[in-house]
Amino acid sequence: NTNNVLDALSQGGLSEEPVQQQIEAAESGGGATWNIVPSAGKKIKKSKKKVQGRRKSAASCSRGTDNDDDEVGDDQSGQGGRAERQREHPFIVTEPGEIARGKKNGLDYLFHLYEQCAEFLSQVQNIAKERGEKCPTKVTNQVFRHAKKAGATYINKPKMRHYVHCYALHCLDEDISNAIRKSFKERGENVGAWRQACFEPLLALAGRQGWDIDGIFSSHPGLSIWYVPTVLRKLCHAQCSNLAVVPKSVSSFAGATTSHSY
Amino acid sequence: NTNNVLDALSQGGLSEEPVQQQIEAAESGGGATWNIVPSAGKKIKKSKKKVQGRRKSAASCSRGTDNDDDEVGDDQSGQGGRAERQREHPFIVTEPGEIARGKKNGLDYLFHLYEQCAEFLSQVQNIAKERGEKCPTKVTNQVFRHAKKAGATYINKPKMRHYVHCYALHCLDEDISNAIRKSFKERGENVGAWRQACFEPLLALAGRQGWDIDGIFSSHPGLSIWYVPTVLRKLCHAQCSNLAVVPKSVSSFAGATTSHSY
DNA sequence: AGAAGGACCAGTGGTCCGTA
DNA sequence: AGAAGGACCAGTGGTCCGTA
Repeated sequence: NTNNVLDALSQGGLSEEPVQQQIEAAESGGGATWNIVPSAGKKIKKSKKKVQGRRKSAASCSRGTDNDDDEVGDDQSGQGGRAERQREHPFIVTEPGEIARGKKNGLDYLFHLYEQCAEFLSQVQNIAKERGEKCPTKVTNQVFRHAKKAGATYINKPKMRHYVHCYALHCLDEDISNAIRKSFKERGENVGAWRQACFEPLLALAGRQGWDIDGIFSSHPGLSIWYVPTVLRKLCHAQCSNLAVVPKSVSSFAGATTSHSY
Repeated sequence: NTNNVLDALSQGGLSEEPVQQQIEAAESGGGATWNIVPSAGKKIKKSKKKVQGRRKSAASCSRGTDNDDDEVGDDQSGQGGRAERQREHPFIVTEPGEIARGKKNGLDYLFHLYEQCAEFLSQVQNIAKERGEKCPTKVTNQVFRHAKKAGATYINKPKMRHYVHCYALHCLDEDISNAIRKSFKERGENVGAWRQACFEPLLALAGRQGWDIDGIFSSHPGLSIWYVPTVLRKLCHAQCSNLAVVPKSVSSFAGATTSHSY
């Protein structure tokens, strides 16, 4: 029950941060412990956004065990008026199994976040089914909100979307993914460079499947819950059309979309 | 090519309204002709809403035949400054095969609109695939927009959503659907009463399938492209839970959600 | 400089309610 | 009164850019 509860809070203190049961549920059950927690807080948030309002009418129709579920948490707003949660430590390129040292997080931890999100989605789906509400099939805003309420404040949409294609490569060809991690670690590359490098083997893989990136995502159970990133979709389409049209945000690839290395 | 192009424009004039090729494509190919067109125009619209802007970047990546597709139409705004399209004639309860007379539309026509939407969705999907964009699986706002641009100005979201469950019953058990139409026509009931009556047999049907209304919709090809109406979902859940919680908008059913007639 | 994520924005699902 | 649908609204997908 309490084994790796502290995954999210191991190095770096902030132990007064309430640890939610929901995080335990979202933990996959492995044994690893990563260093995750950011530098000590010093900022005081002000807005506190009490929006979210408008409880759905007729919410009383479910009975028994499920009547709160979405209401967990509500804490992380200035408990003692002091420690406000800070940014996560930045990622560094680590090899499989390697724990990042210092104020850094490793890539095993990054991929672990995707699995936590899957578990949070599963919780949201269960709640929705109990209540007879529309049931999401993807990691939506609602899931991110649920994760946050459940205390997993280190999970957020921009981060997860940013690295989806890296996780995709990890799912679809772990050997290649691992090889790239090792090579980029050796070369001392930063996370951004590693992230960019994950596109190429994914594209090669997609090419072997008729460039059907949606099909590739939806066929893999761990991947099917993630939206296909726009950039990846565009790269696949550009490759398929053999046109060197590359969106601005991957312009470091520009001119190399046809057959050369990139 | 030109056989039932005028389905949408048969009785009621307004022949100066441009008939779009896209409508032809969206016609299912049957032979029936309904009376659809509203009373002659007299209102002048003012806003004209030229929004929609922001063409997606890198739109040039598709080649050949598809480069406009979303741009069709653009006409129906005060062509000669005169006839502005008016409301559709209201629906009346008709038996299968019966043509509504006077300034009315019949239920075969209503169901035909659902099939036109399916065809418009299919067109939107083809365009999206050609362009390598995200491909909708349901009748979304984008599809309604496409339908409107293609000249099918009589299709709109509130109307289609309003009668989805009636179409569902028509798809899932045409015999029962037809029987209700005949009976309600005989009794001289209005469309609202007929619409309400469509819930009950649908619920009975859902009960036989474990109240899995999402599963029922997604298993039927013509139905899977429609969102399950919120009211129907709530009714199924209430029945499943044997609780008499009925949303306000179907309160004419109130007190009858457990076992009695309704 | 490289990176994390709050917060914004255009377009969505949903449907109310002013209209005819 | 009964009904059609413009138009609004809360919450979405997507990601920029002020922040650290």
